[in-house]
Amino acid sequence: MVVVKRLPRYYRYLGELLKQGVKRISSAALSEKMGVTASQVRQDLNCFGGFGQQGYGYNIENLYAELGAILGLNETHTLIIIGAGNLGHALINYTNIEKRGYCIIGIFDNDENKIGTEIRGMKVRDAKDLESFCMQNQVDIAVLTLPKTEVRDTADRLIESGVKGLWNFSYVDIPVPDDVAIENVHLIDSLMTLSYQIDEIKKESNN
Amino acid sequence: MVVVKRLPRYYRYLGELLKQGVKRISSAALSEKMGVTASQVRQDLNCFGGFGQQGYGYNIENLYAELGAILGLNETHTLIIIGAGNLGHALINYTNIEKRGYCIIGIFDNDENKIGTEIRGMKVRDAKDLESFCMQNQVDIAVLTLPKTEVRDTADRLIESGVKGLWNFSYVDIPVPDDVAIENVHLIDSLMTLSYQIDEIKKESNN
DNA sequence: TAGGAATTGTGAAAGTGGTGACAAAGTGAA
DNA sequence: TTCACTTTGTCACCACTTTCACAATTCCTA
Repeated sequence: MVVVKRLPRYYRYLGELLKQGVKRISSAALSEKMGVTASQVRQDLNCFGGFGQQGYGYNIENLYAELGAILGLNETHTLIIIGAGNLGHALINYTNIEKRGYCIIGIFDNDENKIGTEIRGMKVRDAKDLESFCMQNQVDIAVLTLPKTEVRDTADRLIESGVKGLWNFSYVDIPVPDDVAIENVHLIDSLMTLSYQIDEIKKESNN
Repeated sequence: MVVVKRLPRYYRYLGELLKQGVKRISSAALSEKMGVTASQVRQDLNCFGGFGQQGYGYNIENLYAELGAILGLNETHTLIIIGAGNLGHALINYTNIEKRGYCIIGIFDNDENKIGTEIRGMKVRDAKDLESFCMQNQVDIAVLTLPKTEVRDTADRLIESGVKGLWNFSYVDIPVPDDVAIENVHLIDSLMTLSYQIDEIKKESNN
């Protein structure tokens, strides 16, 4: 469903309003802030329940909590990061992840030189121990920031060990069974889309 | 257009086939590899021209080149990175960017301790010099990996200086004029979508 | 308390995207 | 050269998304 992709953005804007002490907002006002139509705001929110009140609008605190619940931010999700390279490092230090209630509980690599070193107080573990770690700890999400040659294999091992979601930063597509969720972050794809857009704009202005 | 978002993926698969020495492929074979319908492959490719040949399929080398051209990979695009934090570091070391013909020509930060240090042989410049740098060099894309408090301001300065595209990794929406392209990489949004999916799957299996 | 103003939820219309089916065209083995 | 086979490009249909329009409801001032 397309709506789901938009929820985090609503959530973010509502969080900001809340911080500013705003108590209520109408679909029209919110839509203007976010650059979408009021109609879309109402319909999107209505997919998950009638959070608004006619003649009044939406109570921000309430709506924020509701969206948080829908996005599963009430329960803590545990993460492990596979691949302690640059990107892995960056994610570990990206504090927003923890602010939203996610909890990084392990970092793995198969490089002898990295195993045992500490990143932000966490020891890098040997990738060989993935399975045993997953048995002993409830792992919800595995973050894949490792070279593409190793991704398929590692993903299989993780799924086998009961991980329920893959956040894939490597540049391959990973086939997963129906009961495992996956989100791909293909940075290069995003960059190519950007350069396509730039060229389009350039062409238009030449006409 | 939705198709554009799919082009990089076609491009990637064709690149792999090319490497394997495959000369031609039918829409049916490609669609099976990629997990989409053959109909979609044909329609997508046909948006940009009739690259196929009836009874034969698509010549991979040719199609690869065509898609590359559409995505603007023939011309080199220059990038500068604003924000030499963890994420900036990770991107600078992410070699795929250069492999696709993008060229990182500058790194900026406003932290005294970072200015002057080297990352992969490149000196970190003072963010104060953004404007003068953009005047002296053709900068196509600015990569924003800096704290959100500074993003709006910096984006304005960059646009003013003639940068044509923003690749935004910070967690704010940036308003841009029509002649400037923008791609947002909101990592947390992606993570939230993932945890939503996980919860959905869990709910289903409980029924 | 009454009534005009505000604002939602919703059903229908318009717009976009995806799929199936097939004529038209080209391939390649005999 | 012929002809059965392959495969594209395309059009019509179906599904999904977005927008529009308005009745129904609630707010809030006087």
